[in-house]
Order: sequence, then C-alpha cells, then structure tokens
Amino acid sequence: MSTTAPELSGRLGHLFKHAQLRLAELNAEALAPFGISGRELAVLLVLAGQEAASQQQAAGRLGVDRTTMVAFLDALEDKELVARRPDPDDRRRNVVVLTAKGADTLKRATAASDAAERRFLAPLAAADATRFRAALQAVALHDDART
Amino acid sequence: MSTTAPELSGRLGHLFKHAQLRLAELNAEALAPFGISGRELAVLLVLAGQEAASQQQAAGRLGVDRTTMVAFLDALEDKELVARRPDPDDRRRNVVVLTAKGADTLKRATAASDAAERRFLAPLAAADATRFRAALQAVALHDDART
DNA sequence: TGAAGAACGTCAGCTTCACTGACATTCACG
DNA sequence: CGTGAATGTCAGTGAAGCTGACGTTCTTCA
Repeated sequence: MSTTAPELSGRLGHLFKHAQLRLAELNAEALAPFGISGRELAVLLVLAGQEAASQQQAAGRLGVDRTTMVAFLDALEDKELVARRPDPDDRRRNVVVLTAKGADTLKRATAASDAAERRFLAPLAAADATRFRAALQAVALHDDART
Repeated sequence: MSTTAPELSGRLGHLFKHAQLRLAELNAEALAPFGISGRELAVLLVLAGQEAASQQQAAGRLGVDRTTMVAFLDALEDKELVARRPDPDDRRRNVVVLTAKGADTLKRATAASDAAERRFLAPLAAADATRFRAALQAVALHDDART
C-alpha cells in the first residue's frame, strides 16, 4: 500500500474511502475477540436502545432493509446474543431482545470499539477530534429526508 | 429514510457510512451528464497526473488492484476517453493515455465534482469545511504503511 | 361476518465492488 | 538459450445489500 497520488488526496471521495477503510480495520480488529462485526455491534446497539423492538423497527432504526436484518439476526441468534420471540400482541411480528450474553457482549464490545475510534482519531488533537465528529454529523445527517 | 437512532449517531462508523453515501449521491448526480462514475473520474485524474503510465502504475496510484484497473480501462476505452497503446520499450505493458475527449471530459467533470463537494460541505462554515478536509486527510493517510 | 388489502418475516435471485488464482506473453538475468 | 519475474487478462469468489415473490397474520369496512 504505497498508493494515493497527490491528484487524489484532495478529493473527498478518495479520502472518505481510505478513512472508512482504516476505521473498519481498526474496528474489526477490536471486535474480533467478541466474534462480531461492526455491523452486528450496531444491531446490538439498536436493540439495546429500546425494549422489545420488532425486526422491522430495528431495521428502520439501523437504516437497513428488513431483508438485511433477517441475515443479521440469524447470525446473532446463532451466537446466542439475541433471541427472537413471537410478539403475543401481533403474531406477524418477532420481538427481538438481547440475551444476557448479548448484553454483556454489547457492553464490552462497545468499549473495545470506542477504543478503536480513539485510535482512529489519534492523529488529531482532542479539540480537532471533537470538531471532526461534529462536522461529520452535520454533513451526514444533513438532508437525508430528500425523497 | 427516517432512520438513524440516537444510539448510532455517535458511532463513527455509522456517520461515515451515511456521509459517504450522501457524497456518492451528489457526485453521481454531478457526473451523470458526462457518463462517468466517480471512480472513473479518479482514474482519469490519475492518468492526467503523469504522462504515459502503465496500467499497473495507474492502479498503484489509485490504490486499487490491477485486475480492477482492467475493468475501469475497458469502460473508459469504450467511451473513448482513454487509449491503451503497447509500450514500445516494454511490450508487456500498455501505456494508457487520455484522449482529447478524455482530457476535455476530465476538466469539465472535475469542475462538476468540485461543485458537488461544495454542496456536500455546505452545512459547514467555510473555516470548518477546511478543517474537516484537513482532519480527514490526517486520519485517512495516517498509517497506511502498516503491513 | 367475511373478504380485501396491508404489514411482517422469509427466501431466492440479482447487482456492485473488488479481490484471488490461473494463464499467456514478454522481459531480464545468468 | 532457459528459468524466473512482471504485466495484462479472465474466470471465479466473497461480501454487502437490494428487489420481488410468497405465506402468514392482522385490520378494516361493508
């Protein structure tokens, strides 16, 4: 990986690609001991955020398709981190909850992922890192309600 | 696209994903009139950066695999934006150069992409946008020479 | 009450992106 | 020359995520 010609280092797209790649690597590394991916951690986070969500609600919160959520939950259920139970009030739905193991994994994996983020931001001074986060939020959340 | 639970808006990974998605959309929109993708523009940029590059050199500069470069060049050659010519000094190599049409497209597409970047950064004040770029560069280029 | 329509979860198939592995050609070096 | 490396090419693979179709269940309205 020598790479990255000067013509490209000014392009936002290129910078984003490499930044995300690096973050993904750090994250995967940090999460490996827990046997979960960054996306699976995100699912756990969403499920922990509110009690008793249906699969589709969880998918909506994560911003992924419901069919994608099926695969995530299949994997997490295999690892016994979440459990699907039919919703007694609406038998079309599955209520998805964290297991005890899931809650524990979530807690420790989140800490590991936080550490990865800190390593990712290490090249920046503390104040710059804070500003960076804020700016990223501003451009990311800006106008998602377009269509 | 309601989306994006509060549990996730603090996660860098999630923010990156959505920021990149938005940038990609703006870019694709801006580039559509030229019939090229953001990646193809990047290839053109790299080729314009130095005269007479082999495919593999170009791939190295772009940070992609040489097999990936084949597909890019196939597409760009179909559009008559680049030309492959056997290198007289080393007949294993193809020298890849911009055509006149390619150079023209590059110039205009770059301007359009710049405008897209400006729109992407619009939520930020000018000074913040500059800092954001710098920070992104710092974290992206940080330590790619790991392995 | 019962029939039509919508919501939910699931599955198969497709698309995109980029990689690995294998191959032929060409070069370089002894 | 002849062996080994570099180059371009192609087929196959894997991840990620989507669309479309299907069966089940709920809702609503006549």
